[in-house]
Amino acid sequence: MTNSKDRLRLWLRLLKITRGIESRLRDALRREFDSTLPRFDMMAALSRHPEGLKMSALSGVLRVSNGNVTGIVDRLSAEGLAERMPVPGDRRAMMVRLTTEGQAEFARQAEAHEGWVNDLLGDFTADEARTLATRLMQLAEKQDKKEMTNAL
Amino acid sequence: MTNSKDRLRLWLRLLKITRGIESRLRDALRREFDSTLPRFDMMAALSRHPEGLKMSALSGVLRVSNGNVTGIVDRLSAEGLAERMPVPGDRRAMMVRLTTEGQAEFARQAEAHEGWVNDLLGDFTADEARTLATRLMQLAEKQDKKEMTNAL
DNA sequence: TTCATATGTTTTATACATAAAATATTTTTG
DNA sequence: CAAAAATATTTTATGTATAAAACATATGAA
Repeated sequence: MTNSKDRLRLWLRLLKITRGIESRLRDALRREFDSTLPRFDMMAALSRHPEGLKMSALSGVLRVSNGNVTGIVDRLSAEGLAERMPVPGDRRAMMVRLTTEGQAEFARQAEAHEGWVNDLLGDFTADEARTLATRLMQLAEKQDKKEMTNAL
Repeated sequence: MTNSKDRLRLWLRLLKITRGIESRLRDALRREFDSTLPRFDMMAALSRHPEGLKMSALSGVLRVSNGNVTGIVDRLSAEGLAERMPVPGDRRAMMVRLTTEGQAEFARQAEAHEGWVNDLLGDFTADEARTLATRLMQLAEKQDKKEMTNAL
């Protein structure tokens, strides 16, 4: 009972902190690059897979719905930052990858993004950041394990 | 440089954890109460102000745009959970408050919500939760202070 | 008073976000 | 092989989200 209140308070703080940081990052992306966080996330995922990703794989990596991926890819493509390529041997599927221009644009944005995050989390020492990141990873793993159990 | 990578990693983990928890809470709200997180958040804010809040105050408390508040209040009202009341002496403004039914419904949802959060963060001891919550509050305060400075 | 300005809310346009239905293609199976 | 099932994507309907414009009302100063 008391315990659950402590965890609830922790959750509300986590939410407040991450929403605050997200909102500043969103504003910065918009201001500096006329872009958005979902687009940045997608370009980050694509930049980690230069050969491209299928729409469904992209949906899995980003953990967003298929329909959502369709729209974001549409908009990135309209701006020449990404492109759909047919998949040889499967006419249902589409491979998405960054264009050369998209790669260059993402490199610029990623550098700025790292700087913004460094500023926003500057209150943490590098050591503290590592410790906390490790602790959060443990939590994430426990959650994923629980997920699997529930799925049975 | 190295430091910024550590803070970036911490940020990505924070984001992953909170998005994961948010998504489970959203699923549970939908499944158990056919509702959403924004609606729950708004009802929580209103339940803390039984006398009601003006639309603009609600927008400030929830940190979402005016237009967004309009839509969520519309939907809660359509279901009889909230209602708009005129503000005596200012015909521009509207006071929003939970109906009696809304209060009862929120009480049910809040209890379930606390249990879900307790489960999802069960990996933290109550002690650890308190310590981390305190640390995060410090960070939030530093951020708010920086915000004010930038606003000058 | 009256007009400029400020305040409070809604509307509009656009971008995510989901779930579920629709479409197209492949694979499996009887 | 043909029908059924599975897979990959898009479309549709709905609900957030923002910024900016529109609207209504209040308040201030000349």
